[in-house]
Amino acid sequence: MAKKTAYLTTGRFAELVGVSKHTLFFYDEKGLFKPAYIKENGYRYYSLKQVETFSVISALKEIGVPLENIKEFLDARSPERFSQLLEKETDALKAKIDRLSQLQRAMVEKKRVTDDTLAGNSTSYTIENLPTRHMLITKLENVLDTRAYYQAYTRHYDLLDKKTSQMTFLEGLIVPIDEIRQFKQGYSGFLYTEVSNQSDSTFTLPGGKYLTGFFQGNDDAVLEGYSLMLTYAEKQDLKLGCYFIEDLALDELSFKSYDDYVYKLSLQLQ
Amino acid sequence: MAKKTAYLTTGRFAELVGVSKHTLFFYDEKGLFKPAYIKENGYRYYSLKQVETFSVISALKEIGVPLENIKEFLDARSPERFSQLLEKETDALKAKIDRLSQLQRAMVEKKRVTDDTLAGNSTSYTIENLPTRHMLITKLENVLDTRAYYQAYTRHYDLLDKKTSQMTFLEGLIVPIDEIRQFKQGYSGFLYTEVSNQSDSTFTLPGGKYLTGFFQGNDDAVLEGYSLMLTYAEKQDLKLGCYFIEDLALDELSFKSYDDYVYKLSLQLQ
DNA sequence: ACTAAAGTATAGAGTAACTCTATAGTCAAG
DNA sequence: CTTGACTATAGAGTTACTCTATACTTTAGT
Repeated sequence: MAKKTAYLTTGRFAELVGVSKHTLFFYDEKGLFKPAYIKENGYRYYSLKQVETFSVISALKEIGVPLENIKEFLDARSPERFSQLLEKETDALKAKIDRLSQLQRAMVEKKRVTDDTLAGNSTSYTIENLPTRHMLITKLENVLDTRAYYQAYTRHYDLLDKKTSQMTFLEGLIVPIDEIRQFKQGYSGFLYTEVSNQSDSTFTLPGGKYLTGFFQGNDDAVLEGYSLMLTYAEKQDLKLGCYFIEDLALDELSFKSYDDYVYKLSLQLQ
Repeated sequence: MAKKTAYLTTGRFAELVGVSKHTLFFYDEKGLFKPAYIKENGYRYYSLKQVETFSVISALKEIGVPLENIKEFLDARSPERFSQLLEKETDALKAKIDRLSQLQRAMVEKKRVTDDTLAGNSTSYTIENLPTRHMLITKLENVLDTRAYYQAYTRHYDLLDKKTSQMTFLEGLIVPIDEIRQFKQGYSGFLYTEVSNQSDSTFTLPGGKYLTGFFQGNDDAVLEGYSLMLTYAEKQDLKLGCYFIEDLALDELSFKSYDDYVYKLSLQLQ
């Protein structure tokens, strides 16, 4: 009654489970997964029963468990240990999936910004209706002071690390309009990183109408942009809100030179 | 107006972005990511502006884009190409997340079966209410014939490959009760793999009451199990349905020896 | 101003989980 | 009985690093 004990050669088994012959040689050598039977001439023969075992090994590997760990488990396997392993690894897998989903959202958002910039760059100013956003912010005393900028930046990153492991490529500067009006040697503002969920440590930027414009060039071009937009808004008799938002819309990922960078300024309206 | 151009040493930049110094050396060497400035003594200095660039490179790497490909993109970067890259890679990432989610479901299911078996193994027969299931099935002429088994098995795998890329560790045998009753040299049945969604090529196993029992040992023990359960059911005057379901509940992942394997038999009731 | 600790550099070896190549033995079909 | 398709082993190459050794530089404290 030798049920289910048909033997397969290395090549055939490899094909069936979707790996290369070499992988099976390698697993055999490592003591991770051995053929059911080895002929006198050294030929390996695998049984059909081994397919499911291999599938699980393969799945564990695919979700990132090192072969070494899989081997350790197999060397001391038991139903209880197997259950524990599955529990531990499904938890780890959940964390991994969450992380990848976060990256996915960040990438979709980055693409949206890039596409919007390509579409809107050539036109002049437009008025957009922006949604309410929640952000982690860090005070920056003087945007034009290198050292202050660096310190604020590192503080901001520390904050991000502590508050959230959320991935985001979306970050920029919030500048009170009065800071631009009273500009002398510099101006203060806030570094911001948008986060999806509100908390007591987040700042809420109200949604509503914003005057937006794109400015290409270095930092000086952006500084000029602030003034140009203010002048334009006043000419048009627009009622202003409190903040300017400065976002880097096209950066080193789109251009090699800093002088090609495109910044988006959004001026809050009432 | 040297805004945002604070320089960081290799170690500090590495710490800020969460990688090792060596990784930055390596990326520099590969031409993938270079410091903004190199001093005469060879010391590397990175600018804060490079943090976001690095984050994106890092994210692309994390989702599985080879550094080689990232470099190729960077060497010919443009806003349009960047947008295309993001589109392509978010699609690939979506597929990856789907695949991992599938593995996750399969692992949770495998754990459930393992735990259930540990809990139920010691008890005698129980009557369970099982849900309706959809499955892909392949006819197997004689379960006890090695060659037939092998052929059905490979056909079944081919079918799975074509019909679905769904990952599952759940598979077993469906055997018509009459085949067991009329057992002579062997019996026929169907290999099955459970799938989540119904289609015109799936078989639907009706839910309802099933008499279930666990049998530990080799194939002979299982064969005996079939008879034992039939006898038991008849003694209890249970009205039988059409099928036996044979599942391998604890396998090579739980035990080293084939003789410890635990099989679960489920006898359909009316 | 000097020294010790901490940081920076390069070169090269080691790692995981393979893939790929070369060389040689084996088997199955016509 | 030959030919082509398979099997085996050994060893080099790959990716994206990590780790070690050795030497130079900067910085913080005395």
